[in-house]
Amino acid sequence: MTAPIQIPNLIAVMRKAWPISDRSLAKIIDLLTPHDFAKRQALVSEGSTDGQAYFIETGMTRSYWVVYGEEITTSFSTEGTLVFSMDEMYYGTPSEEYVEAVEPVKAWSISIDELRQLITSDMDLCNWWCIIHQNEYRRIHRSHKERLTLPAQERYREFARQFPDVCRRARLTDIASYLGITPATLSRIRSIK
Amino acid sequence: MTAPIQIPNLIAVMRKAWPISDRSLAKIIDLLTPHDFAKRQALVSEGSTDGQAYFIETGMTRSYWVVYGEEITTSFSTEGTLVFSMDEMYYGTPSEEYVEAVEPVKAWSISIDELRQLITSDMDLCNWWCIIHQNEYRRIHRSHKERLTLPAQERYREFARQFPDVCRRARLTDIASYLGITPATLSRIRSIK
DNA sequence: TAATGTTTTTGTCCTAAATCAAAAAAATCA
DNA sequence: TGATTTTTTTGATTTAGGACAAAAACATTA
Repeated sequence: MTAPIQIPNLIAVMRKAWPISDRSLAKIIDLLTPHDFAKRQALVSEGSTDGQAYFIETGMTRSYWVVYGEEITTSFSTEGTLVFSMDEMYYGTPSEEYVEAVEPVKAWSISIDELRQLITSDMDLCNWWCIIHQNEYRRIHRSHKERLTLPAQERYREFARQFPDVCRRARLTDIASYLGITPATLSRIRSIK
Repeated sequence: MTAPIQIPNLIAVMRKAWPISDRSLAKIIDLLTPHDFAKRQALVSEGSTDGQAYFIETGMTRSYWVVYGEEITTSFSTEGTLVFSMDEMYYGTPSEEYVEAVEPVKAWSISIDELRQLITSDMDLCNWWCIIHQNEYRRIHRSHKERLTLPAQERYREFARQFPDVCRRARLTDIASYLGITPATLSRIRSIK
């Protein structure tokens, strides 16, 4: 079962981060395999070491840890994002962070080994990779700041303001765990006004 | 006033992250200027747009935000670390995060513009840069997790375990703000056992 | 469309950590 | 070295958000 590949979409998103040459881009495109995931299906699950990274074409995923049986959402990824396990990518260890589809997802996979190989040898792709990191770093840095300075209610407001789309599409429970509050509290926050 | 440059130290630290060739390394070394900072002196202060990055040779710095008049420490940097403003480096905007010496510091500066230029054009340095980011990203990701899952006391213990050296050298107040708790609470935590 | 499972809402009570305040200890400096 | 400032400790009180529990709303599937 293959999704119709709309490579142009992907290219636009990648080039927004860094002006990658056609030649460099082709190196990645050539290695992509299309995938479909049903809602709730895992892209990266416990013990999975198949080492794939995924470009999301449609749908949304969430990445999460499981700590003492509790799921903690660390990020939501929508159209145009690259999702992969940091553990696998950087340290070659099995992923402690899992990823599942929150909606039906169409994505392209690429092997992490191949991706790493490309990034370390191609100037354009290396730079592109740096940018992706910068953005992720910034997101997490900011969310860190908000957690330290804002009470639950304003953290939610800020989240809703920054990611209105995700806020609409994600489950209350997942948003709550992302913000570090209980579903009950988030529900009360939402009900006020 | 110039510190005696002990480049070998710096080289070792940089090469630990990525096997940089002599040629690539020289490009950076050539651009370094030695600096001394007194305790409490600012490396990056409000409104500073001189756009310098600093390699710490000796001493320790802390990076922090000021939110509603409160200082929030975001990281401590010791020997071998590169300190710079994300805002200046990535977005060319004045830094919202400030850096001060917590101990007397010897450091080398390099202009952020020049550094950026090197990183985007030299394969080795680009890769090295990626690694630095990966490590920072990981630190922040982990600290994020701990804040969500651990109570104040265990967060402190984890911090003390991961950064025993920093824990000894930094002020209680700064550690408290890094962990997102009040100095009073941290003092109580420390006094237990 | 009934039946079952999942998510969200609402209620009550409770606790970890904040706030405020002031004393004690440590560091800095003249 | 004593005087002054800064940091840490300790105490009393308050509070935001957690824990637990059960009902209501919503989805999913047969």
